[in-house]
Amino acid sequence: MTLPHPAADQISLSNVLAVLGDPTRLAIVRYLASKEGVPLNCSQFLDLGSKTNLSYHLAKLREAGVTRTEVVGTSRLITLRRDDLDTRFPGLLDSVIAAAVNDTALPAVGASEIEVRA
Amino acid sequence: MTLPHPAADQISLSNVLAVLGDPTRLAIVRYLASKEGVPLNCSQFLDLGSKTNLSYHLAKLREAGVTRTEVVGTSRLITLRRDDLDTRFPGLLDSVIAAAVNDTALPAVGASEIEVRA
DNA sequence: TCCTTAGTTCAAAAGTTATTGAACAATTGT
DNA sequence: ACAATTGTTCAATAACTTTTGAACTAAGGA
Repeated sequence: MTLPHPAADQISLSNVLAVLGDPTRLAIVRYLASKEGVPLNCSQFLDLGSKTNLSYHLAKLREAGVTRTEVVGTSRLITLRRDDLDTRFPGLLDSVIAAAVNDTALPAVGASEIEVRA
Repeated sequence: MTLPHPAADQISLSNVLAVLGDPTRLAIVRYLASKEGVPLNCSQFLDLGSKTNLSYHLAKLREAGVTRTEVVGTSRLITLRRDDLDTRFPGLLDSVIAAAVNDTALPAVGASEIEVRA
């Protein structure tokens, strides 16, 4: 099962920039990048907002072509749409992520996490 | 004479992305990049909107740290703030400009221009 | 079957951004 | 001094975006 995603050539630069220009969404993208390869579900981002609000922001990211959302059971697995973004806007995602990593003003996922030990 | 500009370390990533996420402003930046080195005044952008509206968009670009505005007589000379952007967000401006150059959906400066001959 | 978990949808409210026109200010040329 | 040129400011409006809570759907486990 799949949700509506724009075709790669329908991804709009100004829309991608506008969508990334929101601190909550930029924080989501930064976290997705830090876990690249691992598909994350929506509840991983609850530090960044309410369930409803995240649903809204994650839909914006998907509709802009920044993320891919796969429906698996009751979960939505979210990944960065790196392949298409890199093809369409070479270097953009990498430079945004690199800058976001150094951005202390951005809300953090896992900020409220208790130290986990082995 | 100088207008208020943010210090380099005050330039915010999400703010820069949000400001570039508007088609009018992205078109301004693309045109500035195409004429890099040549300071342009506001009236060069009149294809993109009314005088008042451009004043608004150009102020947003300046306040976000994307452009530098120098007051010279009755003109404002506008340049890309490439040095600071490149330092703060390496590769970002270049990838945005490269993508913007290939963006046919973006409004064009000089679209209404009559062929100029030598 | 019933309960829980995961996430969506909807409508309202709040907040923000973009666009407009009229009035203004400052500089430059005559 | 006057007019033209360049651009700003202000207030109003229009148009979006974000956030919220309550109600909902769909899958999975007991």
